[in-house]
Amino acid sequence: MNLRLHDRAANSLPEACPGLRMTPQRQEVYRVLMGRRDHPTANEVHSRVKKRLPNISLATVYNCLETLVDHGLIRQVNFERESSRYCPNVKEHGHFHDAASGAIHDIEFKPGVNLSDFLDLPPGAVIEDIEITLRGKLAAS
Amino acid sequence: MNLRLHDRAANSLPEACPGLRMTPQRQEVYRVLMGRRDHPTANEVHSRVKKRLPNISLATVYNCLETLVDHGLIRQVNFERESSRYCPNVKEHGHFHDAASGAIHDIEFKPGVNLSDFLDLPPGAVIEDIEITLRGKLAAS
DNA sequence: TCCTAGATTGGAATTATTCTTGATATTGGA
DNA sequence: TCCAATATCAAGAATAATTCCAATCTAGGA
Repeated sequence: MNLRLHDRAANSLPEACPGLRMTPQRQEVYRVLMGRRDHPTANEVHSRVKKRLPNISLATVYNCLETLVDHGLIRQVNFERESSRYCPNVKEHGHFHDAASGAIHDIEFKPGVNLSDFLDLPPGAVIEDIEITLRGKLAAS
Repeated sequence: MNLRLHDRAANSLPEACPGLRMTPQRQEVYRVLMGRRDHPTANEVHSRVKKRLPNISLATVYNCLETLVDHGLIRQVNFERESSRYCPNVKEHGHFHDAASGAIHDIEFKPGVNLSDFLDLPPGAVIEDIEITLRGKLAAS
């Protein structure tokens, strides 16, 4: 159960973020993501948020998610051509997509490893963003 | 210029593939991908293929690409939510997306490295597919 | 040659996402 | 406090990539 991947508590508000007005909608979208870290789609976020904000529109959920992503409070995650998913774990990490259950697990980098240790990067490449996605199965051990 | 990433020649036909009828359309789609390894979208493939097969439809290009992917002759590559791109390099590899030029470079794994050397995989995970995408800039050295 | 399975086509349908527009809310300053 | 400027929200329309569908077409085997 990786419900606590870093130290913000599940019901905490995001720390003040310059230039970001923390509206009830954004707050609730964020709260919902922190409360259940299962990489929901915008649609799923919309359903969950509606429990507290019944009038919120899907467009607003998209807006909130985009704003939170732009401010670095959450991450947008894409698998193949599926709907985007959203993840409140902003630490650099990858994802493991369990083909059997459909579940998505965050994958941490081992401490101290460097990208160039295992990849032949083009000379002079300055990496700004990494996306690592693994697909497979969890052996029933 | 990474025009030759593995040993199939740019104008070669794919080796016989069980259960795959090599129609002119599939052949030409494949040839076009081998001829210019720049990760084109389905649309771009369509434009290029039309030079030799002017009546080919975009739907057929999608069909051919899907079939070739299913038979392991090419790979489908996704960046964010952009259109899928296609790549005839079927060796396990990652991609570097140069933000400045938009160009996509294949990234090879260093020999002998193992996924679990740098990632904290869930116990019992059997990996079937890896997708590594880096975004960044090439420093003008 | 004829038959059949699979392939191709063009257009319609789908679907996630973005855009547009008008209404509403919030902020900072007078 | 009140106002104006600005940001946000909502609803539905619009977009764009991709898939689906139904009607031919084609190649290869009997």
